[in-house]
Amino acid sequence: MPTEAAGKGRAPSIRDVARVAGVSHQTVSRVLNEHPSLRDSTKQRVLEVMEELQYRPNRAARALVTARSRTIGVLTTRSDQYGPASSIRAIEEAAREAEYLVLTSSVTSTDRDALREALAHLVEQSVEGLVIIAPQQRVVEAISELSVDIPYVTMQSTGLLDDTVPSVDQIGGARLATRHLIELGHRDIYHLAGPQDWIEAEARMRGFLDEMGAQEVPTTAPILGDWSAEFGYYAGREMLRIRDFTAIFSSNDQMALGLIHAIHEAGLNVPGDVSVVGFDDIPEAAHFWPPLTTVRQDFAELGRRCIARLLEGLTGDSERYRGTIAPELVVRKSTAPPRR
Amino acid sequence: MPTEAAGKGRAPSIRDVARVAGVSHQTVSRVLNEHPSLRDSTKQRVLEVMEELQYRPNRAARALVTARSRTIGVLTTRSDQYGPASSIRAIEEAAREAEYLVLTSSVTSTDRDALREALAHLVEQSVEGLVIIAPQQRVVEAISELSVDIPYVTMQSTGLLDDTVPSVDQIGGARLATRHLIELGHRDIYHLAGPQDWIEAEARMRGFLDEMGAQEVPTTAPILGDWSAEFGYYAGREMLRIRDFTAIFSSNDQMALGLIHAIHEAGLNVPGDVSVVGFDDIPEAAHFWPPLTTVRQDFAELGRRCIARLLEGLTGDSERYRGTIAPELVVRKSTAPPRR
DNA sequence: CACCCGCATGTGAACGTGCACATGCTCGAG
DNA sequence: CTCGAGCATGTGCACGTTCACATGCGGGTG
Repeated sequence: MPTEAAGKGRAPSIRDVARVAGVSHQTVSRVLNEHPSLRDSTKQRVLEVMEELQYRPNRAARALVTARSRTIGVLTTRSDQYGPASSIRAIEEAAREAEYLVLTSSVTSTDRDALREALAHLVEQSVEGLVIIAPQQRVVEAISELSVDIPYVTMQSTGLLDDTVPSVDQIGGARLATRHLIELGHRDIYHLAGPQDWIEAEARMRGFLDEMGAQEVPTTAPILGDWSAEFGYYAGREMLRIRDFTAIFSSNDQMALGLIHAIHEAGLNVPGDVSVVGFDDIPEAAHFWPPLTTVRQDFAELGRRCIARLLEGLTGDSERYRGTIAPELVVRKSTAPPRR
Repeated sequence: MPTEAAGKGRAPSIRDVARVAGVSHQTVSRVLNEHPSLRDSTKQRVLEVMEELQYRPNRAARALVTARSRTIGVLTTRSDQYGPASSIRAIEEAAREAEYLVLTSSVTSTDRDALREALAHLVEQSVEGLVIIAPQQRVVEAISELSVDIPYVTMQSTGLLDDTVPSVDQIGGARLATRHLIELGHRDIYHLAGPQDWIEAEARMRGFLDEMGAQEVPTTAPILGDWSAEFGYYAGREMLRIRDFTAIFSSNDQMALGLIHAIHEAGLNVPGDVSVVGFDDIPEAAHFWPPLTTVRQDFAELGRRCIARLLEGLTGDSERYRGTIAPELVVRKSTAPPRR
């Protein structure tokens, strides 16, 4: 005499469902995978039994037999900052919609070993694809070093190399910011750039230099920062010892905040004495003092597109998200014509 | 005649390793699980073959047979903000160390349905434990509603309910901030609180009220905010229409930033006319203008302890992280004695 | 020398799912 | 009436790992 529902601690499987519904386990599997040739009544019955038994498909078993993990890895540094964090959130959402899982691996330092280790960790979880939010150059090196052959998408692209890769037009955004300063009448403009192995930082610097060149404004070498407000502050203090400029374009909002701090501390006024433009438009930027003129980029959209792009490559669909995402100049109170 | 290494596209399995090493698959498994009774020479040989074949254990197969996913879920709102984001990072790190995976599910809105859905998503991935960074009350409701029986740890606890749960002493921190203002001579102090269903927010409000009561300073009802700088700004504008206060204690740094913005905009001075204290000590706080006096809490440590606590429950070990994490008052320039 | 114990290793069966193939049934064309 | 096509479903195995149990072997004890 067979006991009804065995339930020996394990969760119900498709076989349990099949037994109760009076069908074969394969039929249950077909219901799960939405196989076309299934009688409606059968399908309904199976679904009811699933509900009744509180059946949940076993991801591990499925991954085992299909040899696909349906998991995407995100390799990130600075995941505690607004940009990366909001991209990650969007990535998660988009992935969930496509029934993919997201595994993030954050790394504190960006040295080669740390990146390699984080990457190895993701690879060991057999992720099917990779999104990189980190100094691209080094990570790409690490990928080839580990000789893993996983499709990846990087989040810091210029929008130049390959227009099939989703990207914000960083160069264009930087030119927007720079042009804004020039149009206000500034001629002595500094650029506080990000770390040079971030493609993002390089693109913004390039945009700055391009625009300065196009408008025939002479410029000095950009200062290389590390994205932090702390750095912006100390860089600002140094710069103010000479003070041969009337405006600064900072590669992100945090460094701009540090700059403004240094300027205020020196008894100067923003934008009266020095105009400052940032990049990113973090939610706080509107409430800096003065509210920051900056370039807004849509991190969430970027995250969504990255996933779309990655999944497209994974599944072979060719529904492309072409073209770059246009950033937008948000003029607030930290910029004004130079006093003179 | 058996072909040497089959390699039909699939990654090598323990059986492949076993064949090459001339042992049984079980012996390979024992190497993986560090079984005590293994001859050293055997172990070495197996390890060499693993290296040679680039063998990677298959997580899915393991999860299938052990019925354990070794995965922890994090349910979070506002994952793009500094506090949650840095906790998540620490959680990931700690989990990785314990060979656990972290799945985060961020949710934009905090209504019941969204939380329920995000929770269901995590449950479907068969997470073994849960860390909650969200309005606790509602999530707990959702958990019982879904009748899932998963151990969980919440990140916003007061440190009062149960001292086995890791937590920052929010009440103590709030009292520190409040006492600082009182000691400076302020008597008309407002509190801008967080959303009331965040235990964190409630605890800080409680700390504020407790301290005010203990020092016999009369107080008015706190204002309930939503954590955002935007809210702080508009709340500030409203408050300044009456202006019957000389200091404000904000429940987080972002709202404090908005407040300062409103105060500056009204032509007033911080801390000259109004002193402001924040909470969290986000990295930007030191570079606000004026640099913000705030209460620092160690989000990373909190994340680590949460995982320790969760794993302890999962594995039955009893190595406890007792006691609360003490927050620290960081006095900068946004507070001063009242002008009078 | 017979016995048993413990170490090092092997054997076979699960785990829950999907795939390839097989089966029976219905329906319409010739 | 026969036959093949296609639909709805079933059967058995494979995926990579661990678990329970079996096996052989060396050595200490009586």
